[in-house]
Amino acid sequence: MPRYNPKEVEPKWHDRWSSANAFETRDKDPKPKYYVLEMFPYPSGRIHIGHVRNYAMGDVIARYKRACGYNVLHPMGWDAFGMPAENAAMQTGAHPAQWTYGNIDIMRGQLKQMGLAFDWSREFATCDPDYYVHQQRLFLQFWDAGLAYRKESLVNWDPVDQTVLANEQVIDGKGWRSGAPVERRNLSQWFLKITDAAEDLLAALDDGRLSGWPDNVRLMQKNWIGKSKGLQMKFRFADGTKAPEGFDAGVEVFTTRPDTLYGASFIAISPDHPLAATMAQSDDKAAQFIAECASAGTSEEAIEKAEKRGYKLPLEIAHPLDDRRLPVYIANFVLIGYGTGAIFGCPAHDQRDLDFARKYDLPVPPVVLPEGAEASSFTIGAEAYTGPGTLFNSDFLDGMAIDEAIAAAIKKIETIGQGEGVTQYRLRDWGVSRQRYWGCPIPAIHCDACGIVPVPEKDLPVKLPDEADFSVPGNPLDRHPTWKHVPCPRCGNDARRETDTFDTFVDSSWYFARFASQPKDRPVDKQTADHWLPVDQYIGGIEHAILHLLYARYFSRAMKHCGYLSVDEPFANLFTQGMVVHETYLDSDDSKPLKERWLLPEDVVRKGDRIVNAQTGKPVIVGAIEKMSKSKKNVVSPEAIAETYGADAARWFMLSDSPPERDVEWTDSGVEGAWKLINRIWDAVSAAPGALKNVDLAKPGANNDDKPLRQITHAAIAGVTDDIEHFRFNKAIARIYEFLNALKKTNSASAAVSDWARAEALSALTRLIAPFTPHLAEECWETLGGEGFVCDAPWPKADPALLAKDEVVLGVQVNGKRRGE
RNA sequence: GCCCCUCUGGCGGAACUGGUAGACGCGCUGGAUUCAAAAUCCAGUUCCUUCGGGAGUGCCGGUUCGAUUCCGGCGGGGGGCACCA
Repeated sequence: MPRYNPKEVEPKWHDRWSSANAFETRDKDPKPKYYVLEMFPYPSGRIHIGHVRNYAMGDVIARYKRACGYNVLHPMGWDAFGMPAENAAMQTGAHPAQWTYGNIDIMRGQLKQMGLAFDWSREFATCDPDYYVHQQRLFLQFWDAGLAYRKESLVNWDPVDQTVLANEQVIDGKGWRSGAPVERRNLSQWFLKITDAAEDLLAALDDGRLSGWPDNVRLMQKNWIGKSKGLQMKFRFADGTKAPEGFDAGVEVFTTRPDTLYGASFIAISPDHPLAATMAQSDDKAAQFIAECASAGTSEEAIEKAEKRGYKLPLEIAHPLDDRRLPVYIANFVLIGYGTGAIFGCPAHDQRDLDFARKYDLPVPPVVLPEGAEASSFTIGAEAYTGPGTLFNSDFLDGMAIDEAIAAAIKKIETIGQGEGVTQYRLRDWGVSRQRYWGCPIPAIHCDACGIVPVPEKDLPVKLPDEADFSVPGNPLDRHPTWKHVPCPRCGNDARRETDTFDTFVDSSWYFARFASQPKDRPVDKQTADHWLPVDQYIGGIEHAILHLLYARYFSRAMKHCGYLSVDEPFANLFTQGMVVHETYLDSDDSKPLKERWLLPEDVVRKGDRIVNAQTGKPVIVGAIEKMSKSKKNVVSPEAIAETYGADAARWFMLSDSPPERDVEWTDSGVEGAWKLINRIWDAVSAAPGALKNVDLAKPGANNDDKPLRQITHAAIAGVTDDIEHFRFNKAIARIYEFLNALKKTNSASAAVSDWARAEALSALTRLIAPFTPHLAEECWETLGGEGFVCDAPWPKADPALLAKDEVVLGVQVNGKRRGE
């Protein structure tokens, strides 16, 4: 029997699918819609095995839903703006566009080789002017609607990539791409008002709108948005203290523990607080202290080790509820980015405040008494008391529990007109300006006379200049000789273009809508976009739990606000798949620097128990099993796999064994197992050519001896269906193995099985494997004599009558122990 | 520090709402085929065992007729947030 030959079979079906436009989706179709989307790739050069896993999952869903009678939209495109293209330009001189589109061509070919059922007619790259012109339109609309604004503020500056980063893009105080410690700079930047949507973004996490999302992603977003309720109040300067200019009203403070107001012993403001700057103008020591704080690291360790430090200002604040006078400090542990950038210190019940108070010898009056403690003897030692208890030493709050006291304190402060109960969010507005060339230009013009003027609609798109100088760091748009010089659209005088481009996360915040509908003259056709949205199944990596997934949620709301869409939640169901990991190999020759010692999997060979360098024969150190990365060389190329075993084997293995949400370790024996299965299926099918032609499965044709095989067949159908529906691809695959094993046994053991039942089994098997190994399935379908493409064949249906088991084996338990069989 | 997830053979992992622990795959062992190997096929494979059985799902305890599953505590691994007032 000839072995299955994917090298011939796979291209054959690619051609046939392509010439039949098998996967092109029409908007108007009487069937119910189903939109399945995988996070589109950045065209970095080549497809890696993680992409294969991601797209194989989406493809299973797409092909399965199609077989179930849905009109499936399954598009693909390119998240094509970004730093790597510019870095390549700096290193090799190739223009970012050339580099990017070249990569896209390669990767498109690789994806096609995988046999993924994409509707390629909707493909676009976010760097296409045809795409980003609409992004500029959207931005102008947002601006008009007050959702976008420009302001000077303290931002995260990445000194390596020479650009600003959003808060979400700073990980452990380092740039998410460059890994460089982020500096803080005061710059004028564009922002999108994501904070306006904070409450709704938060509410939707719990009110059922995102019931199709994993709990952990919802939780991460909830923590990121970080809602807390508290009291925002003014602390006025005490008699005898002259309020600095502009601060007549005092210092505004936010607290979640207004119950501890009587425990206040000092006021502390952030080094970045405006009052600190004002005081520093006439106080060199204050200025010096602020400068020291600014230069301190923001890394995890730096913060952990940083000692609480303060600088005492010559100011005094009056306690609002009693006659105490509180000192005012600039303190290094107070953040400008949260609340009001100023706090009242309550050392008895906050560890940081306590550390600070001990250092500067400030009073530590306790106001919350733990249950069982004596008011007369309760004191605070080295640890603040943050637990439950009853208020004391607190006038009208005495005797209340904490919650009760919080409410009472807020009410009191509101009554005396010095503050109000407020809700605070950790979430900051989304800074979208990037000082880079390879991004979507922000359509604004700076005019000395008119201020910041939007680019008129008729002048869109603002296209990137083709020529740019990448030989030195910095923003090539800003130093371009002519590009930024334009007349002001309002007064006609000389003006300057905005030279910042959008954060690339803006590009990926609405691409799913553009896939659904791409009219020439506007971002989307509302009716068509509404038809397709929300995405029914979105699949991607957990690393986007906060970044992309939060931005896209906001963008949908903004687009809805401006009348482009009707949905606020773009992704009805989300699945976050695990990574593909692989062993790392380190050459034992330690004379070379570490980063040159990593070896590719293909450069090592197993010799018995040992692993050695294939070239030198020297032993190799087997390192940790990690996410595949170029730097550690623990990568395998999907092309090489497809070359050896075919795309189907790669797809099958990526989905077998490990649950899809978990990491999967790439092993050569795993792919070989997949290859073995493909041949076993092919053997079973090719032994029965024309099996579907000889019988009519639409009419009953089974005899009494067929029942065992039919029960196995229908159990497989029911099981695989249920497993796919629940994203349990590993189990679906296990069931297909069981089915095949049972089928083979039947073939050899019982000649009594009718052709009809055998055809039924083979037909079901072929259709069940079709979402996983589509080329093999088509080849089988053709061999069996099935009609048309198997990708157009309906999903098999399990007959409930055949699912009931005739016999049940009962375990006998005596006193909870199993006895007998 | 706070929050979340996770822990099952040599390995990846099954076990729906508590009811025969280890499906399926990998690996390994034995056999068939072969001049030989690869490939393929068949059988076995949680551990211990005096072959009667016994033990077993990170550890300790609890609830239950019965716990991988539920509860409490401890430990290992992973993740998110983090001087957030």
